[in-house]
Amino acid sequence: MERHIDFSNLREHFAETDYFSDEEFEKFTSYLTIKYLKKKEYFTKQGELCRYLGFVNSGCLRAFHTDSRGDEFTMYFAFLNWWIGDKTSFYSGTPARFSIQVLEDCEVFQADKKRWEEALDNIPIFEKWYRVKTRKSYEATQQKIIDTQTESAEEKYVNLLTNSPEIVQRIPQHYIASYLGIKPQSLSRIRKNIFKPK
Amino acid sequence: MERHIDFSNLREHFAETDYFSDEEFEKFTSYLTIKYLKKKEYFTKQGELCRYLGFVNSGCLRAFHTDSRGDEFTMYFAFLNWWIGDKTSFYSGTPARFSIQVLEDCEVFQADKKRWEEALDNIPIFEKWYRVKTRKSYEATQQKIIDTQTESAEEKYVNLLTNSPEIVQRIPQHYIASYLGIKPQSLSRIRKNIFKPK
DNA sequence: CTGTTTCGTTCACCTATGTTAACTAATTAT
DNA sequence: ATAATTAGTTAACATAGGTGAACGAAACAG
Repeated sequence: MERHIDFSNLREHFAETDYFSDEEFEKFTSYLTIKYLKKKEYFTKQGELCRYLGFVNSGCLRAFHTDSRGDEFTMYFAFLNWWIGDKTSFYSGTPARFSIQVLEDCEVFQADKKRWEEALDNIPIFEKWYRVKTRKSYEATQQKIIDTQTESAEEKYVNLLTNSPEIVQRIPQHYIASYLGIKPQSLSRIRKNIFKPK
Repeated sequence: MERHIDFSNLREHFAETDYFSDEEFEKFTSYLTIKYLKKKEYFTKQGELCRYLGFVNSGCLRAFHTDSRGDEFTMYFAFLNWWIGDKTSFYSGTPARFSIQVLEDCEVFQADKKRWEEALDNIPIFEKWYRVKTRKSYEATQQKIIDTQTESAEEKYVNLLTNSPEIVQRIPQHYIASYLGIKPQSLSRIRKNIFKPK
């Protein structure tokens, strides 16, 4: 049924760091299913089990935590070539600590835990890739803690403008505010400062 | 020379999650050296290469980032059974993003990159342990980002009192303030609120 | 195409934390 | 033991970001 899926983005994504033979790559894709998600749908819902890890082949999503006051904090935006899911929930079977919601209609390649682990067991190059990926995610998250603590909201926004123009261009401002850890009104105020300084 | 090191803490630490045979455990310890560090000395210095990963067998340390204004932010305190080091620097050879300084005289079991990777290659159970460890570190760091963003300084301190009494008891307050992301004066104010509320 | 919802902006006011500085208590070095 | 340093507290004032409300502009749904 789902023959002829175009896995070229994923192919290139792996090629950036590792050499997968055609056989290894095809073996890996055989563990994946494709999922189409419309704007506002959820890939993962906070509080529920996260059954899948996924690769974003098109569209975009945001991962956000809703706290006890009902305020949302956006942890990341996921575009082409991003991996999504709450690994803690996926591996430990605990409730997901955040939701992942579609901002632009998506194609996602996904695998459930059984298949993901089969792939890890049966494709050593994938296992190796994943090990390094996990380490880099850890490092990036640690860096994010440093940035979160040492930068003002205005600095964070200015850095976003230069380092992540794709976010600024594609993502509505109130989500960007939530990504920066501030309210939309505060982001408006900051933008006013930046763009009309005198 | 360094015969008869007592590795029992490390032995129990591994036993919490994995079964290491005596042979496997002894093989692992053969990759380690012991390092004694006095108060105020550094295990890792921000900006320099982090050459070792280490296991804290006694004493305690703090890992902290110093930002461009000279302000310090404490990322974690490490007590008995904690692993320390900046993995990003250790693996990538980049300058360490934070320092790790001794708060109470320490014994640390450590390995440099060559030995660490030999141990990973030669002791599958250690490799397995480490893989899970890395994942859990990632998960904990992600949770810390959520907490950082969604809790006020007072909430963070109250949580510390109940969840990490060891930190509150052993660590000087100005370091705790830096761990919470606030100034010592602000922590004093918060403590006054909490302890003499009326 | 039109009514309705969502988004972004602005404003006045509020609150948590930062800043500077002074003072005391505790710790460390001589 | 004493001097010097470091740690913790308090207070007055400053500032970044939050809150609630109002309004026009976009986006969306029927």
